Amino acid sequence: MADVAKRAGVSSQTVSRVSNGHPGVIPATREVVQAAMRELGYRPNSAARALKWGSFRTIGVILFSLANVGNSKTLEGIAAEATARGYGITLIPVAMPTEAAVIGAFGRLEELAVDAVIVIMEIHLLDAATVGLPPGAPVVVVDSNAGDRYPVVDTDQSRGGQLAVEHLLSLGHETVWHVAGPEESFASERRLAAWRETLTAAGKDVPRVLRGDWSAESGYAAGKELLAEESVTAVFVANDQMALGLMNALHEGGRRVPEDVSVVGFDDLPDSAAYLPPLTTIHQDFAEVGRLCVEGALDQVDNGASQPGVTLVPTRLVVRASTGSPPRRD
Amino acid sequence: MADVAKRAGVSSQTVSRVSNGHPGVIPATREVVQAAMRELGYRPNSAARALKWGSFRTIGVILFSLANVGNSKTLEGIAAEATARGYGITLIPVAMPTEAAVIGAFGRLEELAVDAVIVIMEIHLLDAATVGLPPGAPVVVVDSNAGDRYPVVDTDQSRGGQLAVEHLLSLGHETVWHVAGPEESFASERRLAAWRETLTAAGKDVPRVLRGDWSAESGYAAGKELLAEESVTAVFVANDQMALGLMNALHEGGRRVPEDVSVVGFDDLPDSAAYLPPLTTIHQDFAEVGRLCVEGALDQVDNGASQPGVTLVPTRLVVRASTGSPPRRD
DNA sequence: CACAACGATGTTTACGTAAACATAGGCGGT
DNA sequence: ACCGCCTATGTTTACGTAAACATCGTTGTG
Repeated sequence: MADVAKRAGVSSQTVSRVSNGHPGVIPATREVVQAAMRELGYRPNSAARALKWGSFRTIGVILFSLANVGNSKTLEGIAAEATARGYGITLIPVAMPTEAAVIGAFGRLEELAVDAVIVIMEIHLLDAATVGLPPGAPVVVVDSNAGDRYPVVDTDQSRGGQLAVEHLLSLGHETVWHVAGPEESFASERRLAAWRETLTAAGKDVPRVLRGDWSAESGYAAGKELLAEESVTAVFVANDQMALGLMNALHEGGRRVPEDVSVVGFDDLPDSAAYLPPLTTIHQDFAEVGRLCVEGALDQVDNGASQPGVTLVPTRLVVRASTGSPPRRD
Repeated sequence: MADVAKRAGVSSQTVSRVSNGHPGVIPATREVVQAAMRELGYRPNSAARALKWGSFRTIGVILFSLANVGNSKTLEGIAAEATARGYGITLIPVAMPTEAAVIGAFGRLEELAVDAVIVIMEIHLLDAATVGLPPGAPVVVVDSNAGDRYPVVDTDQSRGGQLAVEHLLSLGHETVWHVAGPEESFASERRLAAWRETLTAAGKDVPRVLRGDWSAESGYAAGKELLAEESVTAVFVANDQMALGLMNALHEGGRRVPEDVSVVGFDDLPDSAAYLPPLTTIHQDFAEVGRLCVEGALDQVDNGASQPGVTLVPTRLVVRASTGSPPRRD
């Protein structure tokens, strides 16, 4: 900056004013300075700026994995909204979902250049690790049970599960089976609970729960298992990928979808419309989740106070070809 | 820091030494300082550190989209390697693949706190925008044609395409059809070129090219189109998702996979093993691509010089159940 | 025992920027 | 014409840290 000032024959303060677009600089001077900046290839040093401002205009995002579509899309939503607001995104990946790794990430975070933190914590671990969170730092959590301590943004898993089950019941199915995700997953547990409650509220039997790990392969295994159950006419699968595997297993076993068995998924992956048959599923708006995270985080940055509570993003049922009325009993 | 120094009864320099783990501090003093740091909740200010060091220990990543698995996994690989090396990741999303948006991202980059840049540019635009790249800044590009100006890391698309076609030819197929990705995609064009060259080298006919947009839906459309071609016995599809849609279309049209038509995909998505039938595909190692990007970028940071050139990550053929010998002609 | 050498700690300074304050012209109003 | 205010610009200072240098006490050695 000093070089620019010398070159333009002004003080460094004037350069600063020009570079920040502050008023009070005569156009002629401004142009001289800008010319000097161009010639010298001057770029403001953001470290120094951050030091002055006490702010980095950056949000840190802690997450376990980008392997699943939900996390990726949420991150994309966060990035888009943050960029629109002039904030940057710093990624803090946590390789292993162990408590030590999480605490390490929080620790690293404390010395990182971020004004707020968004934690995408899809599995049960946050509780053990929150001790490491810098108290008072703006934090927003996605998809967890920490709503009593931090602002939480999440898809409305319960309502989604309810929609799925009610859709199947309204088609006339006696009951609905469920292939759940892993027990460590908050989302999985909420979808499971919603399934059970909806069935119970409707006075239907609650079949035993099958478990998968979100992968299509585990859905295939669950499908194979279901083939042994003669009475199954409807299945609510906790995500689309497992639904894909399950439908393939049913097909191999000679059970037609939806004529013999109706299937509802969860997520509304882009591909699910191209499954065979196209999958009826619960749509969730990951981008909106990301957007709300940034909104909540920056709210805290501006207003200081952190307000615990849960913000739910609505889900909706997308009816395609994998659901229909149950087969008539002969 | 001054508060900690006062509290511990030492100078701020000693605090600095403790906080950086420098030698030359007697254990007793160290403990007093550490206690004071804990009590006051002291955290080093990374802006000031960056200002001192002239480095942020951060890598910027420019990308268009996280919607596709490849970008997400590459980013995950980048994040993992960067973290392992003590670097952070700053995300610079570019919403629209227009030249203006790209130039804007590069511009924003110049004032961002990064030591190096990795550009994940899967489509034809970089060429128009490179003017905006800060000259001399360490840059690594993924998946583009900029190998003459920047270090490029990419999956070995050509070899992958070759493997796919050779596998099908070795099974006895007369020729191999191809469903390509969008024309703007570098990866798509390379796979297409490899397909054509391999067929030509083997002295086979080169059928007309079908196009998709990577989505399963577009693969389904391509599949419907292929149903009109009686002679098709083998298809190399430019990615797994399109292969999924294509297989479903074939199935609907009464063409069995692999008995009537063999299908090879590209990517080896986690789900592809659970497709019906499990998909033969080309595996690519996104994590390794990400790792090499970081390696290349930090090499430049350390050694200064940028060495243009292309680093290719090997692909391998994963044979599953979607390929077999062509049907016998009667 | 004296002196050198070294280890532990303190003091000064600089990193690049921008807010706060200072200065110096010019312009309008009476 | 003079005063005061406002505008354009310059000067000082502080942000938090760590390198470089300075100081002081201690220990080992001839």
